[in-house]
Amino acid sequence: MLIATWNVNSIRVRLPRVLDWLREMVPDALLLQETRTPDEFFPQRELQNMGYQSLSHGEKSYNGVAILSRLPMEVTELYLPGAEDDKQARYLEVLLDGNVRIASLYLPNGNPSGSEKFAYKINWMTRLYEHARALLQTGHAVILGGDYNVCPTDDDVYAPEQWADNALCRFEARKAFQDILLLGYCDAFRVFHRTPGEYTFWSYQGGAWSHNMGLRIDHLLLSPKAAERLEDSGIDKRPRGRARASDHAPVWCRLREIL
DNA sequence: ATGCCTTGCGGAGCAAGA
Repeated sequence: MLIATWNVNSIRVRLPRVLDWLREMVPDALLLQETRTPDEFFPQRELQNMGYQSLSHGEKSYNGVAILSRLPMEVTELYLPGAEDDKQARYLEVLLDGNVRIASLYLPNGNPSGSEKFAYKINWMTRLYEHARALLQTGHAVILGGDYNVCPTDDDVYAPEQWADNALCRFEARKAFQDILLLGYCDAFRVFHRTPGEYTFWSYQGGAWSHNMGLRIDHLLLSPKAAERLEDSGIDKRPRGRARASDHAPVWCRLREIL
């Protein structure tokens, strides 16, 4: 079972790139972030023609998440639990093929550090921690994938000293990320790749891509039941080098089928 | 030292991203 996550930075602009990638990799499920499109304009039909059912939780202009799947899925959560008043489209969770809980999440950026936005980010991470803990009790394998807007360590940043005070690298954000790992979740990419300098995002500005000045902020976190089935993982950098690319690259993991 | 791109909105520049 191949599962991937990709911040596409507008699904309407990126649709040809997404269709290309579905053709190449044929993932069983693809988690999308920053679709930046209301549900009624989500390109459901084009994806259906490729054999993918899609569920979108979008909003106008900003945010927006979606899940594409070749396997049957049913919605389990449309919002991250823990705040009735938070209506930003940043979370969507499904039960995939009757046995895997999968969430597509777009964690708040939080810049500038110390601002109201930063407080919202940390609060969101606290809610994610609580929900991640609750999901462990469901008995399902759980995959929490998406744009976490967190560089877990300095190995995940091209210039750690420059980024030390950025909301993506601040202690409070890293601590909240580590707390989720301490529940028993694993960072699927780091199981197979230990070297620094592996990134999932490169700014459009200043030749960041050509100089590999990037950040590793897109992650697939696996519960123990999912992690015991983990066979391989990776970052597919090819789409970042193509015309009209997203500034993020897809991250994927492969799980053994249940025996 | 964020604003050297990109996108959305809306019909010119500004907000937001990370």
